[in-house]
Amino acid sequence: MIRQSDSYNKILQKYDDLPKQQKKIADYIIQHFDEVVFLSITRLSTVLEVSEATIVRFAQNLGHKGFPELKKDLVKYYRDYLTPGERMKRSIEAIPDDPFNFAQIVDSEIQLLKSAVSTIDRGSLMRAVDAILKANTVYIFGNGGNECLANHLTFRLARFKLKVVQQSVSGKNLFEKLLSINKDDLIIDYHFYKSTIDFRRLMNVAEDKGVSVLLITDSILPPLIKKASIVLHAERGPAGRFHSQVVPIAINNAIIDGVASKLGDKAVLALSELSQMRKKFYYIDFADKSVQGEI
Amino acid sequence: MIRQSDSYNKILQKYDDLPKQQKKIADYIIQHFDEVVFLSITRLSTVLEVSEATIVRFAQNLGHKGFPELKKDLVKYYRDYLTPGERMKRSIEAIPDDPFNFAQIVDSEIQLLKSAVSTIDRGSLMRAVDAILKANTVYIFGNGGNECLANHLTFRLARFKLKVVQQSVSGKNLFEKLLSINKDDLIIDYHFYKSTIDFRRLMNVAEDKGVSVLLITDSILPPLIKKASIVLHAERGPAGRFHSQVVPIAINNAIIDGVASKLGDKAVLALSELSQMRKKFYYIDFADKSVQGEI
DNA sequence: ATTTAAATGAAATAAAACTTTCAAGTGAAA
DNA sequence: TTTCACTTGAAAGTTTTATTTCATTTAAAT
Repeated sequence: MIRQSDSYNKILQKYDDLPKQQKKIADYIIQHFDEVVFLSITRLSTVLEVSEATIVRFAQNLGHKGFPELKKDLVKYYRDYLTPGERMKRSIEAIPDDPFNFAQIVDSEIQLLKSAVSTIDRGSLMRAVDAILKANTVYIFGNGGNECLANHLTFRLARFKLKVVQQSVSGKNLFEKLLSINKDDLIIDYHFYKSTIDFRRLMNVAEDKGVSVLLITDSILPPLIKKASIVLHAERGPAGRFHSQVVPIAINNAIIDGVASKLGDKAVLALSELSQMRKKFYYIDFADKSVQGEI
Repeated sequence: MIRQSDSYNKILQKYDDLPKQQKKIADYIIQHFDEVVFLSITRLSTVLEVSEATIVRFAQNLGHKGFPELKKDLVKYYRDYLTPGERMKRSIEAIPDDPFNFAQIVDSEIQLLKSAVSTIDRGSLMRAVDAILKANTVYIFGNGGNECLANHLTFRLARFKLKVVQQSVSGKNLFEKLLSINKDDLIIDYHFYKSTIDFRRLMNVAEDKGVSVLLITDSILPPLIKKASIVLHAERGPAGRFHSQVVPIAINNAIIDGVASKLGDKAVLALSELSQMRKKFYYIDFADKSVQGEI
């Protein structure tokens, strides 16, 4: 986020020589740059639980006359460099067709995401979330390039204390895993492109046992999707360039959000241990309002 | 510039009833919103050539207690609408009744991606790709919520016939894995939020052995990043309640793209070989038509 | 032109934001 | 353990910022 700023470099340069409390100040400024530019020394002191005097000293150690001068410097940088929309536009126009231009990658991901919006309907998403919450155990399948998706969703759902099992196996092993699944469970499968033996085996077993299947796919071929209870379509963009997993990840996020909102307090409770730990560092009291950080 | 802000509407609403000097103030605020949020009443008075008293009255006419309150209001909307993170957060909170609106999720992911553009510079990306190609073996570390990222990159790089090993372990097991790494190798580590014992152990071992480390992180705290050879910053933003992995995935994509472009024909060769193999041994030709697998 | 109500700026006053002082605390070196 | 240099927060002091008062100006209504 912050790179070539004078203030940032100044902090980085002196960082190792700073005493404990002043490191704390440095950390906070670096992490919460865009908050600090609006804070008075009094509020900063309160938030950080560091005396105002020490903050002044910190500013002076960095070569400023005092805190207002430090803040002016931060504001200058903030205003000069941190307007993201414009910067991106400029950087895309600047170097056309450069494989090392991150802005270009991001731009193409954004196009993908935009075009994916219409492929997910509210109803399917809600049914997906309901199915997850209703299920005894959720078995999440995803192989090869989709293992990361299965892993992602498994990890997040497990944080809500749901019973989730990731199954990134294939062939005979898959068959074994399928044995223990029964009709109170839910199968989630990420499957793109076209049918495989494993996929059909999975769908057949699910059908036999009467297990619901939530399928996340970019395919709309009837034989593939017919047997699935719920289908979420994830467009992954034109073939040629390798397929991005950005859209499926966004779908995962939608599912996670939905589950969290349905769980309500229960989700919060499940996350409270983690939240406790992070509260200290992520809660800030800005504009007289407590703002919660990530859970 | 700012549309639906309360402060903006309040000004617009009262505008016609305002006396001359106060119209001048209103004009300036509307036109230079992003400056005013950083100005004291004294400076504003100087810039506008309007007395401080009149500025206070202006604030009071708008229903505020005084100038600081007006400014707080301006800052609030500045942050809500003009910084990507907050704007996104707001859009999620805006319709609390509908957590199943995929468009909203996508919008927030897009905001995140946009704001991430400026965090990755060309040079670091190129050095990252070079390091990967130069390395004997690439060890990719990522635990917990980051395992999916490690998995994603591992899978993709392996497809280019690179020697890649995913290491999603922690504690003592991590230490064992580290033993076999030597200085011709490259360590890639996904590490967010703040330092852990595992992370420090990893960095220390890397330092001792002289192994290069490519760190993908959202932290910019000196102790965390100082030992890394290459750092790619992945801003993950306050994405509602949990951190999205969309930006790190985009970074992975950038790396993969970069590696592919550097490999050139070799990448294509490796992929077509894979596709041949797959056809022969695994993939069933589903729609009576031989189709080459995805890259 | 005169009256009158509202608007304004200069100056006084109040309230913050900020800095310095100083005594106490901390931790490394002797 | 004692010393010493360094760091720290509380509190006092200073500066800056914000508000109110009040005399003057403006301009609309008579």
